[in-house]
Amino acid sequence: MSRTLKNIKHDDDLKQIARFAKALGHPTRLIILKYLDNKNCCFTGDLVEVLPIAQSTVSQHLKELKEAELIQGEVNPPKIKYCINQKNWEKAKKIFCEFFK
Amino acid sequence: MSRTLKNIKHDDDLKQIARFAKALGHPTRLIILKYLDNKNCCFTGDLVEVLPIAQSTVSQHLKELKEAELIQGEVNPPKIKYCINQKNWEKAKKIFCEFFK
DNA sequence: AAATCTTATCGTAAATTTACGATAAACTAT
DNA sequence: ATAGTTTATCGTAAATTTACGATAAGATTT
Repeated sequence: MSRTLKNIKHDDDLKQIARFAKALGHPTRLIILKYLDNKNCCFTGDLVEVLPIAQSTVSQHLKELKEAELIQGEVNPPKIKYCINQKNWEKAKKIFCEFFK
Repeated sequence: MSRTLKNIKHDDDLKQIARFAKALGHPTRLIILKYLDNKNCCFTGDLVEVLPIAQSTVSQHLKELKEAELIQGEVNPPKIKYCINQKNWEKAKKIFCEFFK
């Protein structure tokens, strides 16, 4: 594959898009993001009440969204308050729109 | 989870977004889509030349993009000409922009 | 100190994904 | 007919994902 400096930068972009897209690639995670977007913030338990899956599975999906940096968790013992990571949310929006041109 | 008619429709949307996002969730597939977008159309062999992975793996990625209906293949023996599925490409664009609001 | 609450993590199983080489299928050219 | 070209599919292995129940960790309340 051709490897100009331009292409390498482009590759990095594509990797970032793929990383975001992968995180968005499960219905449950989209529901979580929509929920967070509506309610602004919520606790894990709020999602567990609303989703038809086990608590541990919800926690796992939250972890993936956190690792993709699309959400962030703030410790508020014994609860953890999750919110959308606005900075990266905007970045995702931008990067996707750009990708689709 | 609450299940009004509205929510069920919404769920379908989310499933469709997840389906598209999953297909976009690998750098190689993004490169393929970008390539197709630039060149309009191409043969499998063109991609194999350009990508640092085996022919069978390229074919597998093409299959996934085809199954997500983001591309389509037209037999042109013994080659197969791939193009972006414009209808669904537009749908993806729309659906993603809507999701990000 | 003990019980309770909330959520992450562990262990595990099943399914899916990613990658490869080898082979088959389908058509063209010699 | 034979050889060559192109690309899908098969078989397989390793890694990752998805889901669950059980348990641990961390803090509060009793």
